Amino acid sequence: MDWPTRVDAALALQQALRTQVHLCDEPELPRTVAGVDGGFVDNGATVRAAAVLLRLPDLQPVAQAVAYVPVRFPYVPSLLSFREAPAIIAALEQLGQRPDLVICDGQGLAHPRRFGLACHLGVYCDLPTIGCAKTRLIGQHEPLGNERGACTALMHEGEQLGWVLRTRSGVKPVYVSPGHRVSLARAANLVMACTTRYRLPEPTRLAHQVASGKTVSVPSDKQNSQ
DNA sequence: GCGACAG
DNA sequence: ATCTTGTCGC
Repeated sequence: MDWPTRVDAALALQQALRTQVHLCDEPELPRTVAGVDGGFVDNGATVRAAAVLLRLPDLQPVAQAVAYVPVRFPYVPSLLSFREAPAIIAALEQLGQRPDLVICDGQGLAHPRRFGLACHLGVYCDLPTIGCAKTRLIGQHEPLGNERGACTALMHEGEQLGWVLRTRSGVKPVYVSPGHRVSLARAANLVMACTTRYRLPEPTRLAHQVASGKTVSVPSDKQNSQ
């Protein structure tokens, strides 16, 4: 499959693929989780995507991969997938094994057309995915408690699209929404299960470091790159 | 027409 | 996203 270069084609593709999203949980709990994220190099001309695989429930990193792909789409709010997904997919393919779950740095269902980056990656790769964004794209919500674990529904046009989740006491919350093959209810629980002492869950926190050019130590150093 | 707007 | 160190506070 190739990726659209124009906004109108991208919008049409989201409308077509949104029908493929399935929001039901897998029968088995995930035993591995991959965090993915994209960074930029070459003055923004190239996406450097990272995928870090962790074992559950201990969250130990077991593998990592990096991929470089030329940028082919401008940054347009709600069309982030077309900028980062190609590179993220390449990184996931080089991981050596398919993760049981993928956590993305961006929205899933909490998107104008209900098809954020996490949904796109999930449908494309046919993998369970969750979106965990640092800021809001759409939706409203009630104030939430100040303690770790506090959570409130993210609503939009009368329907719940995700959760606003406080992963650390006294720190800005994250915006969690299911991407594919994960239920709204379990999405927040899985993100909490992947979070330790930082605001972001370990999978995306580590993927962000790798995508930003930093180093992450993986015990059995089986990393790949391209 | 005026804001809002994942990374 | 990205340019960037130390510092204040729980």
